[in-house]
Amino acid sequence: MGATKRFIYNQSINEVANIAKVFAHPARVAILKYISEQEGCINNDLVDEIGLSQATISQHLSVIGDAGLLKGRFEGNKKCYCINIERFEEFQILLNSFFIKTKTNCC
Amino acid sequence: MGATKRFIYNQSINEVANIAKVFAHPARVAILKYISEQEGCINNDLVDEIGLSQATISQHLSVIGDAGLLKGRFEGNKKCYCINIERFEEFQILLNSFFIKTKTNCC
DNA sequence: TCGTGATATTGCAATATTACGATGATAAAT
DNA sequence: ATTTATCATCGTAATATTGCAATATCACGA
Repeated sequence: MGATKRFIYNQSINEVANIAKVFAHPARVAILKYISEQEGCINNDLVDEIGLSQATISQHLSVIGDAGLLKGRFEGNKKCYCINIERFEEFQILLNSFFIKTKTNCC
Repeated sequence: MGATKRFIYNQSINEVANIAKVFAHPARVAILKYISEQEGCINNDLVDEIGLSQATISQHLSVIGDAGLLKGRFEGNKKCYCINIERFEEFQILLNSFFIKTKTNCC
């Protein structure tokens, strides 16, 4: 026991849960917000800005990145992040359609 | 270490994360979906329907309920659940405005 | 009252997540 | 060449979440 039994749910349910999981930690919400507010490139100002260690920020960034929400490229030794808007909108639409459908069917 | 440092984030960021957390487990997504599809009252068909133990379903229901998303009342010994649409819409709006704001500010 | 069915709670084991220091890799600057 | 800055990864400790069996509670019917 202890592990989520993903296999008992259908794909669309797991999809909603996986999307939500990205936003289910305040550090990741803060990171996305901060990146979205910057002009062009940002590097690890995030560490100062948010107040977690560099390793921890990097970990959260990779969770967000694994979900496909980031475009990152190196400029010299600095990494520049940008939100992958197409994917981000996909997330928005998927979540929102879950909300709409649930609301519509409801008693 | 190991615990989320909620206190370093502002209220609106924690709010988004807390909302997302409710939907961040497929069982809870499945429960909400199922409840929304039923006419009027449901009882623990959820156990058969989803395939987790009664204890586990009950736990997930209380997570959803603590977030204010359920209206539940007993009819005899059976509990009837209904989604609290007002709260549910609040969630939808809060999440969606995070998406919109992030998208708008983005590079 | 007793038994039964429905739900909630408790206690615990398994697993996942969060956080950080240390280390490694790479690129610029000295 | 050496140092410095930036970022990723590894190892590990602390904490949280998930899931279930066992138990408790409560409502109903016999």
